[in-house]
Amino acid sequence: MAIRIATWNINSVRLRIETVSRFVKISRPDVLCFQEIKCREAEFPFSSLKEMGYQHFAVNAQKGYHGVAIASRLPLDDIQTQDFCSKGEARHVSARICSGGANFSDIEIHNFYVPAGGDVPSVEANPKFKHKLEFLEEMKSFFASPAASSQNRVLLGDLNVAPLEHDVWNHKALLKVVSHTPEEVERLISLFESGGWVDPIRNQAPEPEKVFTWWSYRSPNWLLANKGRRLDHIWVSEPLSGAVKKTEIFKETRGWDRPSDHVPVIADLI
DNA sequence: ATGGTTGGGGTCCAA
Repeated sequence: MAIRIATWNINSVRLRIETVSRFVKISRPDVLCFQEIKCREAEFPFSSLKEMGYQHFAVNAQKGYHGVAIASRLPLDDIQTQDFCSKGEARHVSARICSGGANFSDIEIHNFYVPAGGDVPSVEANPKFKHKLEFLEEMKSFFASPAASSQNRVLLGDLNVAPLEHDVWNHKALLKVVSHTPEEVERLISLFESGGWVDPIRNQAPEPEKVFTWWSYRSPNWLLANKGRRLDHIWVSEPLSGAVKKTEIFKETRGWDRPSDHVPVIADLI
């Protein structure tokens, strides 16, 4: 049985629930992971998502800001949240997907919304940047246990870092722009390598191909100017690397009415 | 170097 997993920073799930429905009709992911739901759990659109075929949920919500959720056609269990950096912010939720797949048993999925980090790339001048770096370091520790890389795991979400040269529209111009600074990139790559993760998006579209998942609202003419960044990621653990058959950046949602500034990233596992 | 846009909650903060 194949399983399609998608991640999407939706930038208010209530405002864009019809946009979600439109995407689901086209792409029909089995597991749909959101970041920036921006609502309390009581306000989360469970019933709309149930109508779209999602009966199972793992939600870590807070009022107004951040917030992550997993909506799934397959049963979820062992739902957990971790308060990275102990700030009481809803930036992580994990669950085990009972997949019934042929090439893998259950999958542990970790959905992250990494802090954006503010505007100034200095830990002294900008506490948000410090928070972001510490958050990435805690993520590394979290996945550092010896058995971690032997599990069927997926780490996905808005990681708010574009690690590679061609993950941004202009590498040199963005070296001092938060999301692509050497300090962030170093920490994200350290997390990636120490956890034994695999990046199927980049395996399918190696450098120097440009791959973006986000286009700023502030940049007019997003499609022609194409000043994007790859901030959203789907990583899998080594045992799952052979199970990823295809990935996709679902770019077209960025051109829809009142879009999120992020687009869905999809991985198909068999 | 600057300003550009969006969303939530409430007349400003985060992205």
